[in-house]
Amino acid sequence: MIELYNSLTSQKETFVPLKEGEVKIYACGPTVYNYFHIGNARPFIFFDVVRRYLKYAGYQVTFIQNFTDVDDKIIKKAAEEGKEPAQIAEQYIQEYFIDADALGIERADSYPRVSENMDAIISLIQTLMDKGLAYEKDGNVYYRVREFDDYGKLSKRDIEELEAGARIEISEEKEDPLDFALWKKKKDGEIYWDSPFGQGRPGWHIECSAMAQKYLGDQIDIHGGGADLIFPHHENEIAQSEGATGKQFAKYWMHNGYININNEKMSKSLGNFFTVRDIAKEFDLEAVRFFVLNAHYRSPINFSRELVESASSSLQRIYNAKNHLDYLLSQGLQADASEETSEEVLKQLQQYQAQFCAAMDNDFNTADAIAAIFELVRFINIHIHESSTRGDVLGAKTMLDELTDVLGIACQSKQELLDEDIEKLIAMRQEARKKKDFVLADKIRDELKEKGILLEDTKEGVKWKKN
RNA sequence: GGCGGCAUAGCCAAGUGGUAAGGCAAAGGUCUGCAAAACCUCUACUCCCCGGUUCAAAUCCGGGUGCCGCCUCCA
Repeated sequence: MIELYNSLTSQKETFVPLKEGEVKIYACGPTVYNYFHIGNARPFIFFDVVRRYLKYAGYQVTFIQNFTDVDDKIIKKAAEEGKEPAQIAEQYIQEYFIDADALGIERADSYPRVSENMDAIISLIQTLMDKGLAYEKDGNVYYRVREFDDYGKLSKRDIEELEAGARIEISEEKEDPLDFALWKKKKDGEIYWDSPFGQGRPGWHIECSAMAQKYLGDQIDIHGGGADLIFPHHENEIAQSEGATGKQFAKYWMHNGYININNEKMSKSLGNFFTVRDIAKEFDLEAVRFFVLNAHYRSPINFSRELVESASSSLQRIYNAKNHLDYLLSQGLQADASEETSEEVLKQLQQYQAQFCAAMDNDFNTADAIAAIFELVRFINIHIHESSTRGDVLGAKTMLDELTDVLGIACQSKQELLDEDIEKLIAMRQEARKKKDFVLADKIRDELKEKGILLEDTKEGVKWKKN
């Protein structure tokens, strides 16, 4: 039984999908005008894990993430670089995949783009106008916020206080300062689309309502994104979608916390951000993934290079255990060993699996789930060795792979075939060691270390790993 | 001003009523030619402070202090 914290109700709830056995997830994706930063990466990583775990739990999951490819910032960037907005968008969509792949994020079932779904967007705006929830003024279309009774239910905001606080854009056209744009009239020289309300382009919020509906239907199970989207973006999505259909839009809303720099939110406007692309120059991005998952998704976390290094060391511990198991399997264990995992080992392995699942069931507590993996690692280090049966080693390997796969960590195969030269060097060093020529032996070891090959002399033989 | 969050060892971080997970780092030990890895031991009589409820609180309640976020484009 999975429990998750629903931002809509501000409490943990038992997860019950709209349709048994199936889960529909919509996650807000990036506006593609630049490389994405570590803060942006958090929801991508986290919702990837949500999806993986729900699959692991047996659900059939449909996961949709949009690309916002029509936007002020893209238009601005295009103008700066003398390119078409579509070129900019296409470029950064490709860059997105480079970073996302390196972070171990599985591909979504679909990546709808604003530019390719204009019909659905226009049609939804039309529906809202027909229902009296939207109005057109001089080529612009606005949402009539006061006509939607539930406005503010997600962000817990009172409509009157919103107006009082008011750093809201003043516009002569709007009937009410709270109203927000669904369609923006074309400006000179900017890209535009034809519509019944004139030439222009959609406002920011309408795309998610339209695309979620088109790709997943009127109602979805989980809608996710960063906490800074709660207001106004997600609040407005609810107004649009529920205003149009009269049905509850998303059953569960999940929002991740921020990534901070020195306890301050990392954001493009503050300029205190690290792009994932830059971090990739210094670290394997898998360490960033581990770093993100090492804390509960709703807690704010501070980012620093030191913390990624620490994550990298933690990850190495898991790899060491995996490499050890691979080594045992490559060495040919006891001749009479069966392929079956013994009952006592299986029982232990399943206990760690249960611990892992209990953690994940509890609002996707990845930090606790990682602890379960480390406890499994300790068990393996103690109880699985050269005198274990092949069945036990295989069983341990399968379980460790299974759990790490759910989180998408320690999944890279680092054991690649050695060059013949390197094999020769290792053999030479063994010879030297036999002759107790440790000077030569250590020299060879140092040489290999410089090439990124770390040697370990164990009772079981010489093992190596890539640094 | 309104709404919300956070404060646990040197660092990161779980735990939300039953007597402090896990990881990183450091120290000692076992093993090793030496390393590495691994294992063992050691690192919070205590969870920001002060009250209260309770047989029992890091966990609940009240009050402080500090930090942060949203209310505006933002993951």
